[in-house]
Amino acid sequence: MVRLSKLTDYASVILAQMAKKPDILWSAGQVAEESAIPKPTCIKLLKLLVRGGVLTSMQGSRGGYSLAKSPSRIPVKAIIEAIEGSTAITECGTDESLCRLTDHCSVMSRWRELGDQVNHILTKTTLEDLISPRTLYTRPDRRIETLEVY
Amino acid sequence: MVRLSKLTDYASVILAQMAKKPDILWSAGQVAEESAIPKPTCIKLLKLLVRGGVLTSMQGSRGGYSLAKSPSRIPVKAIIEAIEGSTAITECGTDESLCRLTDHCSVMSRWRELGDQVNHILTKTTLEDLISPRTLYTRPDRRIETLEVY
DNA sequence: TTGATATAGGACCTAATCGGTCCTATATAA
DNA sequence: TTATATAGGACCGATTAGGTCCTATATCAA
Repeated sequence: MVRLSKLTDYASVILAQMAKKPDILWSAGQVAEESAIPKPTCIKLLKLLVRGGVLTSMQGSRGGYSLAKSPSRIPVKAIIEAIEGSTAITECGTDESLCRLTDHCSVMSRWRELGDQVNHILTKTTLEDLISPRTLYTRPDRRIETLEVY
Repeated sequence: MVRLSKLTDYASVILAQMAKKPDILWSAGQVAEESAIPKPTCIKLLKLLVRGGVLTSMQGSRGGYSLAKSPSRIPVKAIIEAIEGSTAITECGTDESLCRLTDHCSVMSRWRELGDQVNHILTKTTLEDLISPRTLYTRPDRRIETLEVY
């Protein structure tokens, strides 16, 4: 928990690379070469990112990939979910035998609230933040002032 | 990522159960019965929680387990780490070949900052919050007002 | 029209991790 | 001394992650 998979890490490197030249169409080979990530893995990641709406693609000769939106409009959450699937903190409901306990359910709803807080951070932070030379802490606009229900 | 393992989930149920009667020494069998978690798994979790400093134990006849501290002094982070190990967001350093890219390293430090923010939440939230009937959102003292470097 | 060059979408394999069980050693109290 | 409890492993099966490869399809250029 609270650990990025290696593939998500790779994906962020790829996206950071692509954000440098937002106007060109990147071929998978180009991306692989400049990011130093093995080409087959790179191809897989690019496909996942397209399916997740983070990238757009064009098939055929002279085809390639490019960012679907500007970096500031791509939340980190979208990147993680494109690669790893849902970021829900619990897989509640899989083991019904436990849910008979009122205790359990109370705990679960608290965990879910905690997950909401984490998701809040992952939604507020964007690809733009990831590639910025400034730290998240020094950006007043990125600080989370107060967490509310949302 | 950002998903509790089943075992951590179980552990929180166990701890919530034990917090109800903080003054008694719980045997593994007792805990298993009242939490509806299979005894062998329960025993494993109790041992991990002892090793993580969340519980204390007493061996021998009439031995058992009890909370090492009051619930308000047991951060959720301690529970998660006792069961799953470190909550560091990245396993940076395992693949040095990528770290030659300055880009990569910039991205990694941003991820780490993001991980810090998540850890901040996990440290602020305690077992007491998990077992409280009130939601995290309605507790002003639990709100995160501003995230700073720490 | 054809061929070269791309992505699309799978199947597939291996290695690591997770969830779960069991066994032996040790400590304590009656 | 014996019953009862935890300590600390080893161990295994199932799931997931990481990584590779193959075939189909779309596009452009000659």
